[in-house]
Amino acid sequence: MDEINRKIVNLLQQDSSITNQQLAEAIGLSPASSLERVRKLERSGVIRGYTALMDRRKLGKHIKAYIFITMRQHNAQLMNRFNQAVADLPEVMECDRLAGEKDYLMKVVCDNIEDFEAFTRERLTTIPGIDRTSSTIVLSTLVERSGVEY
Amino acid sequence: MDEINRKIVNLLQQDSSITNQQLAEAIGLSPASSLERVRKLERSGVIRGYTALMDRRKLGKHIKAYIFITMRQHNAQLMNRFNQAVADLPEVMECDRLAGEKDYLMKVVCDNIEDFEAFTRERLTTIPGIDRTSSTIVLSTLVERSGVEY
DNA sequence: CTTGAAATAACATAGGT
DNA sequence: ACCTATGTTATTTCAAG
Repeated sequence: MDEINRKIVNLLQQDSSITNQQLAEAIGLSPASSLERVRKLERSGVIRGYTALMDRRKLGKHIKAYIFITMRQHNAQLMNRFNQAVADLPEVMECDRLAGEKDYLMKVVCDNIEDFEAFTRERLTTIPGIDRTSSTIVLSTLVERSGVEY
Repeated sequence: MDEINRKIVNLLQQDSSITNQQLAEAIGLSPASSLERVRKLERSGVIRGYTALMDRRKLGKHIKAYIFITMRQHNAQLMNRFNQAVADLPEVMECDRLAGEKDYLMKVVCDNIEDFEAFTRERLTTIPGIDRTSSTIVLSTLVERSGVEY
């Protein structure tokens, strides 16, 4: 991972639709070498994939919220079941296990507040092992970056 | 936004590196029509852009954390300054204004715990108007989705 | 890593249903 | 809106240095 790969990573995070020729010019290498480096980054798993970023509001997803989750117990079986159940909820964009009092934090996106309420009541809090949840609605987003600076 | 556009949105979120021919086949249209729909989604802002997803650990970013922020006062000037300051912090991946007791929640990524400590002490809590912050380190990630289901 | 060449494939556009 | 057809451009692979 030298300076040229850093540039590749940053440029492809900014805009992965650039042509290999543009990328090659930007990093100061030939198109052949540029492509070889990109392929190597893909094969090594540094680049996990390519995605199109959508405007969630234009897709009708007007509610973004964070939900803290505390488990009743912390045994492996309940945690595994929870893990599985959360992976099957399409509203969950992100779910992290935390170091601290609360066990998990998840970021959720829904069409509207009614759907959000139905989601938490019918599909989230029905997962076995959950003690309590605490939801916070997002009012506005100041920063939303697609990639890390490298 | 018909059923075909839904498919396009979902497919491009899954993998934006597919060729237009593959996309056309998957949605059941000719390559020309497929491309025209994609361009229209781009122009209308439904598709905000294209990005490469990176493995943050392989880029040396080992710490992910959430930080709650409470402001001393809630006047417009302080909020604007905060907004500007946060946008200039590359460690901040996401920052949302919340409805509730805490004012903001930000997701941060750093190389290691020392950098995280330095970040909070030297560059975050020095922003004017912040009353207090509360950090939670992420232990592991259960779900991390790049796009919404549509 | 570079250049250059050749094969393949994608893109953009035009004209027609 | 969609399709087919066409010229242009980009990508990919390979060889040689």
